[in-house]
Amino acid sequence: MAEFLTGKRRTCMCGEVDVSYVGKEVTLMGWVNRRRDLGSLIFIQLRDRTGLVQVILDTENSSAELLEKASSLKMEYVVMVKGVVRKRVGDNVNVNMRTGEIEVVVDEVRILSKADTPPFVIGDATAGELLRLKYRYLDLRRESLQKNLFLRSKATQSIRNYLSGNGFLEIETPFLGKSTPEGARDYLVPSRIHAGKFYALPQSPQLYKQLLMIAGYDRYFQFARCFRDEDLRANRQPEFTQVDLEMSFIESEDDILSIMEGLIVNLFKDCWGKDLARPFRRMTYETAMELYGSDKPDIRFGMEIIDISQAVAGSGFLPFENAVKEGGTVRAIKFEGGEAHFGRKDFDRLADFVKTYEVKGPMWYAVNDKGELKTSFAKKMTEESVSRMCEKTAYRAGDILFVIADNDTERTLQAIGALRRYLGDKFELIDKNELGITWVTDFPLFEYSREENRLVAKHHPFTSPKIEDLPLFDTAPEKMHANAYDLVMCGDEMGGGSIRIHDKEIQRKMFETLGLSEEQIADKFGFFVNAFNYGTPPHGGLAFGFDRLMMVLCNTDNIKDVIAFPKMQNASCVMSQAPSEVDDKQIDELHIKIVEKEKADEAE
RNA sequence: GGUCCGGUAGUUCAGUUGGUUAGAACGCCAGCCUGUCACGUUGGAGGUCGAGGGUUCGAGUCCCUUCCGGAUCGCCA
Repeated sequence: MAEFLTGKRRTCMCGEVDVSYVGKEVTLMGWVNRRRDLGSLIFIQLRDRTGLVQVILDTENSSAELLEKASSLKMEYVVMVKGVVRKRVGDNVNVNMRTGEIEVVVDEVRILSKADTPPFVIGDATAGELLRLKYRYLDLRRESLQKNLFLRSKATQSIRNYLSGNGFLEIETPFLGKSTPEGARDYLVPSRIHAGKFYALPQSPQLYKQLLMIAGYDRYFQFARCFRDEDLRANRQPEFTQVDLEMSFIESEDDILSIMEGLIVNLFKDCWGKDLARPFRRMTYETAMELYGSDKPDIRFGMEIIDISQAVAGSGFLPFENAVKEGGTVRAIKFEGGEAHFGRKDFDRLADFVKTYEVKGPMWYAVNDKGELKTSFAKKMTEESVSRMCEKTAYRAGDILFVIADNDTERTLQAIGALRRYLGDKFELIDKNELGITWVTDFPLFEYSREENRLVAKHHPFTSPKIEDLPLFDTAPEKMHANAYDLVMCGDEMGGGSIRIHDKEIQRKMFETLGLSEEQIADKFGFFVNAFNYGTPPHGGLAFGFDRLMMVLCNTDNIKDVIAFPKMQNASCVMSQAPSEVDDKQIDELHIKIVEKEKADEAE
C-alpha cells in the first residue's frame, strides 16, 4: 500500500535546489527519473516539472532498512524524500545539471505511488507517435513537451497583457451556436430538447464578435477554441485555438495591422527576448502568387518564380505553345548551382510530387560544369528561344531551371510554388534564423468554386470590398479585391482578418453575388443581418492561429507538440478512444437514428 | 476520395540474391558493486515478423487483398 503525506509539505521544487540551500533540510516530491544503485551507495534522480535533483543514500547516513527501500524504487515511482542539502565537491560536481553543484542526503523516503514499467522510457522522443499519444500523460513528462507548454502559458500571458493594456476586453462567446452554410464543415451537436435540431460548434466566433461591435464593446478579444470537421494536417487539428479580436471605428486596415504588429513584437520579446523589426513587410496577394505561387509565401529563401511565357513564345515546343494559346502560362524557377546535387531519381521524385497538383512536369534544363546539356525539353526548341529563356532567367552553367507549363495559370503557379518550397526544404535553402514575416494584403473578394460552380467568398461573406472596386459588383465581381489580410511567418498562415462590411446595402450585394436567396439569408444569417439595422460602427479585426504561432515559438513543425492532448490524423484520440459509441438511451434522447455503415452503403 | 512512406522483442532499429535456431541496443527480471550521473558488471526472460491469402522444397524477405499509422493533394469561408 502506498504511503501518505500525513501533513508533510514540499519545501521546494526539485529544480530549484541550489547552493543557497546547503546545510538546510528540504522535503522534495517527485518522480523517480533514474536510480543508480551501487549497492550500499544509491543515487536517485528525482524529477518534477522544474527539473532534476540528485538525492543520495549510503550506509553512513541511512539505515539498512532505508537503503533497502531506496533500492526498491523504480522508474516513475512517486516519492517524497526528506534530507539535508550538501555541496558536492571535486569530480562529484555535475556541470551538465542545473542542480549539479548539490545533492540531498536523505533520511526519509516515502513511496506515495508505485508505477508500472512505462511502455517507453520517459524522455525518449524516438518512441513512435502512436504509442506516445496513447500514453500522452507519460509523454507530457518529457522535457521538450513541458517546455512547449510552459512557453504556451507564457505566450498566453503576453498576449493577454498586451491586448488588455491596449484597451481590449476579454469576452467569451458560445460554443453552442447556429450552423452556417459557408466555410468549413461544422461539428454538430444534436439537441435533446428540440427534436431533429442541431447546434454547431463554432468554426470561429466571427458573427458573435461582430455583434459585440454592434453592441458597443469596441475592442474585444478572446482565446477562442474553434472547431472544423475537416481533414487534419501536420499544422491542422479539428479543434484549435484562435486569438480572436475585433475593433470598431476603424476604416483602414493599417489601424489593425499596426496594433497587431505590436502584439507579435511584444510576444517575441516576452518569449524569446528578441526584438523584431517593424513595420513588417507587406505584399499583395497578386505579388505573392506571381513570385511564390502561394498566398502564404516562404520568403526565407529566394528562387522566385519567373514568367517565361514571352521568352518561349514561338519556341516550336508544343507544350509551351499550347499552354499559352489556351490561356495558361509557362513558369520557371531557378535552382542556383543545383545541377551538382541532382540525380535522375531526384527528377522522378519531383514528378511524383508535382503530379498531385494535376499539372505535368516539371521539365528541367541544365548545363553541367563540363558544358554538357541536360534537359527534358530544350532540344525541341529553337536555339533562339532557348537563349531568350536563359537570358530571362539569368541562367548560368550549373543551375537548373524547372519549368511548368499548363493552360491553367493558377494551378501552374500553385504547383511551381509548391515545388519551390519542396526544393527549399529538401536542399536546406531556408534560412532558419529568419521568421519570414510578411503581411499579404489585397486578397480577392471572391474565388470560383469548381465544386459548387459559383463564386464563394475567399475570406468570409462579411469582408468588405475595396471601395474603389464597388462598381465591379455588377460587372466583374471576380475581379474585386477585399480589405483582407493574412499574416505569414515561416511560409505558414499565422492569421488573417479583414475590415468588415458595415453597410447594409453592400452586405446585401455580397449575399446576392454569392447566390444566396432572401430565404437563405433570412434563415442562416437573419439575426445577424437584422442587427445591422440598429446602428453598426465601421469595424474590423483579425484572428491569429495561436497553435501555429506556438509552433513557430517552439520551433516545431508538428502542431501536436504545442497542444496538451491533440488528436491523430483521423481526428480520433487514441488515449481516450474518442469518438466512441454511446448508449442507446442517449441516442434515443437525441432523436437521432444510427444507420449501420454497411446498410447505408447498400442504400447508395 | 487520390498520391507517397512506414508496420520485425516492452521500445528504437538491423535483417544480404528467398535458405540452418530471427539479431543488437535500451528497458525488464535476478545477483555483485561506496561517488554514480547514459553508473559498471555477471546471468536471464522476452517474437503470431500488423492480419489474411498466394507463389515456392523453403517467405520477415516475392505477389495479391486488407487493417493500422504518418506526410500530402482535394478539403480547410
